[in-house]
Amino acid sequence: MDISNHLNTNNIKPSIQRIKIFEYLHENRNHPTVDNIYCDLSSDIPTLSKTTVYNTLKLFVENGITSTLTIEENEVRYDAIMNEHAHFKCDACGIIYDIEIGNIKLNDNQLADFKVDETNIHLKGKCKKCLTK
Amino acid sequence: MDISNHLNTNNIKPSIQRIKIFEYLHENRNHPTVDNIYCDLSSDIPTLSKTTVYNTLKLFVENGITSTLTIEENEVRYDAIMNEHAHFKCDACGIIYDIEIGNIKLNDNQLADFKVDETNIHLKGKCKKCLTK
DNA sequence: TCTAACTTTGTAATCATTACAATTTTATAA
DNA sequence: TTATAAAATTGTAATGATTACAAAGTTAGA
Repeated sequence: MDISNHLNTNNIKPSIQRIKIFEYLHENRNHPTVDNIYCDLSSDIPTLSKTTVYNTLKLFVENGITSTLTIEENEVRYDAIMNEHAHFKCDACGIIYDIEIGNIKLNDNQLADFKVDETNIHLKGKCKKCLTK
Repeated sequence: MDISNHLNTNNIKPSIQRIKIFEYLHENRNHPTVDNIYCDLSSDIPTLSKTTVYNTLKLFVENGITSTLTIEENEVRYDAIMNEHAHFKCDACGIIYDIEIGNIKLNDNQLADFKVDETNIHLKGKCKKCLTK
């Protein structure tokens, strides 16, 4: 994937910071927090500022190449996978899994009155690995 | 509804503060924030502390008579309706609607591996009122 | 090369939430 | 009723994520 090009086509000038942050999101599919991103990239870009991480992620979200998810209150996570999918968080191990939901139907007649632009689904429970322990 | 009794049956001793806060949640189905609750009840209970609101809501959630919803990051809202339902937030007017979802099926085969305890669904878009403006 | 626009950075401010200790209230037993 | 212990409430201070902002650095075009 040519990240520089991907940013350009989405009206984002590709700086080193922006490229590295997007690259990180693209490679680390574990829904990192701002702090995860900042800490992990600091060794790579020693001058990196946390403000830049915030600014950059905000820019990515505004331009539609990143989405946010809030499963636990007061911890926002970021995701560069933009096709619609649900998330499952295991209460035991804390891992957040992506769940494909090709055929979800919320065909309640109430919804006829609404224009739905965004659907967020997150589940909680126990994952297989933790259940068999 | 006998709130005092409802609290008792859920192992919560009914103090004045707890009764008023639950009553508020029960009457105001607009998914209030801590601040909403605190401000609106302050005239009623002049000595009320915001810490008490936090403590009380935490207690309610732990004892299963209130649930939380986080649609916008960094604003937690509370809901005393405990049957499973989705939420729809209108981007234009900000109102959060309850959506009944009796027959939701997330029957993706991936989910076979998980034990789902909690399902959170929130939608965003425009409501009918705002669409017709 | 010069200049203007844009980015990044660090610090300070903000705001929701939590910790904690002191005070008040409630429940129980003498 | 009174004394006492446990529980609840309160206010203030601390925490931690996020944002505001101004200064410094970088980029692109004339």
